[in-house]
Amino acid sequence: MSVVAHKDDTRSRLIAATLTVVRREGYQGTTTRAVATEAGVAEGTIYRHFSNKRELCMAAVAEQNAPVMALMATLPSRAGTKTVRAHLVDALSQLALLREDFLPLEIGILSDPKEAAERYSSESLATHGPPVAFIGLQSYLELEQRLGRIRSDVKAERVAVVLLAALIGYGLLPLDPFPKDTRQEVEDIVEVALRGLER
Amino acid sequence: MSVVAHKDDTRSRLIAATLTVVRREGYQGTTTRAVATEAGVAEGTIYRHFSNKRELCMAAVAEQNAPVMALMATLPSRAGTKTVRAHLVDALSQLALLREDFLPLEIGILSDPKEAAERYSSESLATHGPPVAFIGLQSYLELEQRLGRIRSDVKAERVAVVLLAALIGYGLLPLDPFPKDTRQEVEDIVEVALRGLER
Amino acid sequence: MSVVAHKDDTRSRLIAATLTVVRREGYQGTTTRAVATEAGVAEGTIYRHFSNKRELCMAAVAEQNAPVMALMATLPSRAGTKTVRAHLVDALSQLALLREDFLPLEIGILSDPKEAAERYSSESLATHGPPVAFIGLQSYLELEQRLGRIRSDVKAERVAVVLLAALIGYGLLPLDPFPKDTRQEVEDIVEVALRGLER
Amino acid sequence: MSVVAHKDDTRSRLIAATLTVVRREGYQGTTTRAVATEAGVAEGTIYRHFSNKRELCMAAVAEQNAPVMALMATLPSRAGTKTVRAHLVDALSQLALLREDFLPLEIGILSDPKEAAERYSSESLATHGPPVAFIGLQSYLELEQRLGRIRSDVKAERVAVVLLAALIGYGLLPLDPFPKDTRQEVEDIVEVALRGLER
DNA sequence: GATGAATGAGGATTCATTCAT
DNA sequence: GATGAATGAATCCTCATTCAT
Repeated sequence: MSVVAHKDDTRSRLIAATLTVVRREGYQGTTTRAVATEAGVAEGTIYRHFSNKRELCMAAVAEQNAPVMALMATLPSRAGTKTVRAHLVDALSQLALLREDFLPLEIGILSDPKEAAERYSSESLATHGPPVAFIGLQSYLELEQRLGRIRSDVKAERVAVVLLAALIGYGLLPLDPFPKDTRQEVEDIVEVALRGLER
Repeated sequence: MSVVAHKDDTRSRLIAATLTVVRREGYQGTTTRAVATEAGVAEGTIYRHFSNKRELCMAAVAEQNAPVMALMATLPSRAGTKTVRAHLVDALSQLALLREDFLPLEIGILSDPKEAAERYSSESLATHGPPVAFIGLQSYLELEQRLGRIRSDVKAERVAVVLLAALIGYGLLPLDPFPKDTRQEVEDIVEVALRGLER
Repeated sequence: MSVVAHKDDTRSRLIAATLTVVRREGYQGTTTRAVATEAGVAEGTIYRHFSNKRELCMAAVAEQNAPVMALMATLPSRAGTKTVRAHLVDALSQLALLREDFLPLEIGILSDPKEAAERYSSESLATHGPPVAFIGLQSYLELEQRLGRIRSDVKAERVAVVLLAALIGYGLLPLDPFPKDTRQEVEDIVEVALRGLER
Repeated sequence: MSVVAHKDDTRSRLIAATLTVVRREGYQGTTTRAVATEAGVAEGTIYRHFSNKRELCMAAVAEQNAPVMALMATLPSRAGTKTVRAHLVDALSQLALLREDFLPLEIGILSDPKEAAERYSSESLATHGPPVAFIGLQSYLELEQRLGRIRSDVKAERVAVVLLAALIGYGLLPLDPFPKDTRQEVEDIVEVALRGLER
């Protein structure tokens, strides 16, 4: 029976608490006090593990992103199997789930233009969501192009950006007349991207 | 010639100042003090023209949106002329310009879940950006479908959402490796949406 | 048909508006804006008639007090008629009615110790409520003492103060278990003051 | 010996500072800044101990009231001893001392009609000044009535209210010609209440 | 006299961060 | 490592008062 919790226990609890509070209150509505209360620790304890609120939130995002990003990284390896449509729907669906946690935080950070400028610096390319997803998607599409399963006269890079942009943009369009159904949303994006509008 | 500005003058200066400050500092970073200073008026003056900071910012967005929204409303009337591609590139380019002012505010507001829930209530559907743009785009696409200039086996509504989502999502992807070039960005979106990936 | 209202019309309306707003919002809750709105004039107009908010309120109190004070001034002339009890009940009832308008304002002014110190300066003794009421009451009691209708071995001055204090103090005791009934309240005060507790 | 005070110490200092400032400036004139300065702490510190200015002031009053209220609660147990006059003079004298701290706050709170309505809700009956004093006084008078030391043909409840009202009302009658002498004031009230005016 | 836009000092309250224990 | 009281700058907003028209 250990009296003292594992070293990372407090840190984990803080990250979990951060995600809970951000989901509930939004990034701006998230106070260090609320996070500490939710985690069941003192406010000062946060600063034992993170240098400031920003770092705490960044860590929370990274934590949340990790598993899906790992999945995105393996996407290229599945090129040539099943159908392109199936893979895209699958990948975007995963990312859409992530978006719910990711977007409020990302938005909170990006709403400060100075932060936005520093965001996605090259060093963090490997850990943060969109860049990793972007690279996985781009590589996958390039491979499918080489396999001749999709058109080659468009740059995979461009397509990957458009797909991700559409997915993220959806999260900012909480319009009444629009479907809240994530499945529908992803299928719409893939349908448009695959088939195009031209006859 | 008076030293003190006319009422409408002060209001206009406040709106202009708001846009300047929001662009520079983001919504959360925008303080009433900064807006007042930028406008060259006393802080209290803001509250003679707007009931609070939120209303001030809403008004600033609406002001900025108005001309482009008016343009979007006439888009359907241009169905059948020129090319679909030209019209889409044109419309999205206009909206992309708007996005610079619109997004920081939208983001600031949406980062509060309570605000987000109230956003785009039916009464404001007619005045706020995305909904108006959406309706214009949807109507335009439907008309082009009837004219047989684009495929009819996809719902125009879905396509319109995807286009707007992609445009807005781009604004949230200020990734270093990605093009900041708005023209390129819009062309990418239109290219993907028109041609599709399938061979 | 006069296009321009009487000179005092605005002033009267301001005083009436002040009483209305003070009754509704309390003294601290009374803003010059609310008074101006209630009176149907511009805010700046207040300062054409009163040098500041304090003077406006003072004038409102005086206005309200006037008729009852006039009545109190004639109280001594009624000594010897009817019963002492009847006169006291009558006088205190009138003052109790006044209290509802008088107390919120008086309280608002007295809640600033510096104001309280200046209040009831000798020069205003003739116009303000309590002093006038006090003198009327004291004179009345002295006359009744001379007429032998009440005990003479207590100073009329002291009794007058006690009666007024009890009346005013009641207004500050909005306790649930206590009677809100003004008639009951006045009768209680008079009963205690007339009969005393001793057997 | 630490530079930083203990928790209870800070709280006590805040309450003491509040009483000082309220006495000097009145309730409305009391600013959180002034209290913090007087207490020698930062303004934000107030909010670690009290949820808002109102609660701070309520706590200050309660603190101040406590000892006298405890005394009032034991008044009934002294029925039958000494003289009724002595007990009443004693009790009212104590309450008069309290009034200096109690009245400015009570006044400040009551001058907002909404606050006034909520004041003395049943839950606070046991802790706030007037109600506790009232019950003590009423019980005492009832016991003395049963002991036959004062008249029984008046309701003790009514007499208690009149006594308290007179005491509180006195505090609102800072008239120049009236005695500031608390002893005199209390004796006047008791004299009138005990002996009555009737011959 | 009347207007009402403008003023600007000041208010209560919040909250990320520090640091002595 | 953990605590949590203390900090104090900063925020949005109020409102009595002024003054050019």
